[in-house]
Amino acid sequence: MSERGGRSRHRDDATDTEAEGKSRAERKERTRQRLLEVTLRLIEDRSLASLSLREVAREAGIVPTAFYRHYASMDALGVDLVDDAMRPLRQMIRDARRGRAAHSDIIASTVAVLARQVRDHPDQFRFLTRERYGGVAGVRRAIATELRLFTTELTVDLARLTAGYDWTADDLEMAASLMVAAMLTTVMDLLETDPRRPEDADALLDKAERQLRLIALGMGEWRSKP
Amino acid sequence: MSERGGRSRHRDDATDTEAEGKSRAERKERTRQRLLEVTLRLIEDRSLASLSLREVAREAGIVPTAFYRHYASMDALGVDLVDDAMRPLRQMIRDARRGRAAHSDIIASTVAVLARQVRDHPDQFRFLTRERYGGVAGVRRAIATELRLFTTELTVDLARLTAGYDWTADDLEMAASLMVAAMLTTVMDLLETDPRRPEDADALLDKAERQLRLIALGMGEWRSKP
DNA sequence: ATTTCCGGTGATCACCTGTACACAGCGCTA
DNA sequence: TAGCGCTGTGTACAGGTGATCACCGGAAAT
Repeated sequence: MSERGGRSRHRDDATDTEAEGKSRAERKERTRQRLLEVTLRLIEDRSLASLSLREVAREAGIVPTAFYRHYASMDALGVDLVDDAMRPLRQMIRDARRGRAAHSDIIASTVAVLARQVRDHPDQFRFLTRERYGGVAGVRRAIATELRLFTTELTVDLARLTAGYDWTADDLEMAASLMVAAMLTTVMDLLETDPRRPEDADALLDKAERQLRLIALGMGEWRSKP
Repeated sequence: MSERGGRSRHRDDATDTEAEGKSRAERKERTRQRLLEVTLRLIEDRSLASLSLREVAREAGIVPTAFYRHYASMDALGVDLVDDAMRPLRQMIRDARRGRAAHSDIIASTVAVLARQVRDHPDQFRFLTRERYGGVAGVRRAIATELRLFTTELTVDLARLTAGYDWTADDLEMAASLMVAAMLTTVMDLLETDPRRPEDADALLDKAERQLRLIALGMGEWRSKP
């Protein structure tokens, strides 16, 4: 282990090739991003709770004390991490549904979008699923809130699709959350597949699609009792 | 905080009223149980990873070194905890289904059994759901294995119920795992309800029942494509 | 041009961690 | 009855932890 930054003021990274960051605000934002990124990388196979402030600071190339210039604690960083991960995802899924609302197969396209997102940012999803129930209270609450937003959006979509079949709001929410549960389980299972065996992931995605279709089929027969 | 067992050889508990445990094997088993029980209590609102060997030993009334007489590490204890929690549960659910196989409402009785089990042993379920994805690799694998057993049993049940409708084995598994996913989500949500508001729990259970019925409804319309 | 601000430094605090070691005392077995 | 085995003890060590401190130096504000 070489001493990192023992004497030099800044990290000498490959990224420091030219632009060292001009304004102070930019610099700060840069290290903040570095903290988030490093944290995400470090918890690839551990929980956030088992990660120490010092470890994150060390890996980000700053001294432990400097961490406090950005977050009051690791928990605060965790909360920040939650919406950094959720915001782009929600946007994506929303686009996938809106963009093809008229299109034939909403189910297939939604599953596809989610699959790509999981494949491209596995560490973010790992973080979310891992801390969803296992994390500290603050992080857990942040994730729960985001997921509720998610379910709500889906409920609205379903309301549009079932217009005229007098579904109860409660039943709509029931169906929506079943779908979300199925997708979340798929995500968690996806993350545990061996990346060298893409056929496993494909099988999971196929299963997810069939599950959503099964639910849709059930919805066709469902009658809300008021 | 009073010093626990500073001088006395054994803990002076209410349980030590008479039977102090006779054989040596019994004694050992007793402290082992105490370790498990204490661990379960301590992780009520933290992850297993954030729990230290010393803390568990301290709370169990033994010195840190003595811990090693029972487990090589906290992880090993975690794995032990998994099947201590799963074994009785699996038995219960199996009974609930077998016992009433002919009975009208399998769904209602299964949900009821699960609800009671969760209410009676919340800490075990908290442990399972929390470590299912958040825990160490060993514990995670142990839980995954147990859940797969669970899904397999349900698949067999479904096969019996759908006999004559030529369901693919794959589709049966798909439906079974959707049901399991729904139930697991319910369990996790149940654990986060405020115990002082039992109506919230009731609402969740009602939702779970409707979700299972929705799936059953879908299964009635489903046709496997071979 | 001077002062203020602020992200980062390095030393230090008291504490907690896992594990190693030698040893004690009881129960089981030879 | 003698003695080995095994659970539990007490002490110790080397290292990691979160938090606080006074301080530095360059960018920003005046």
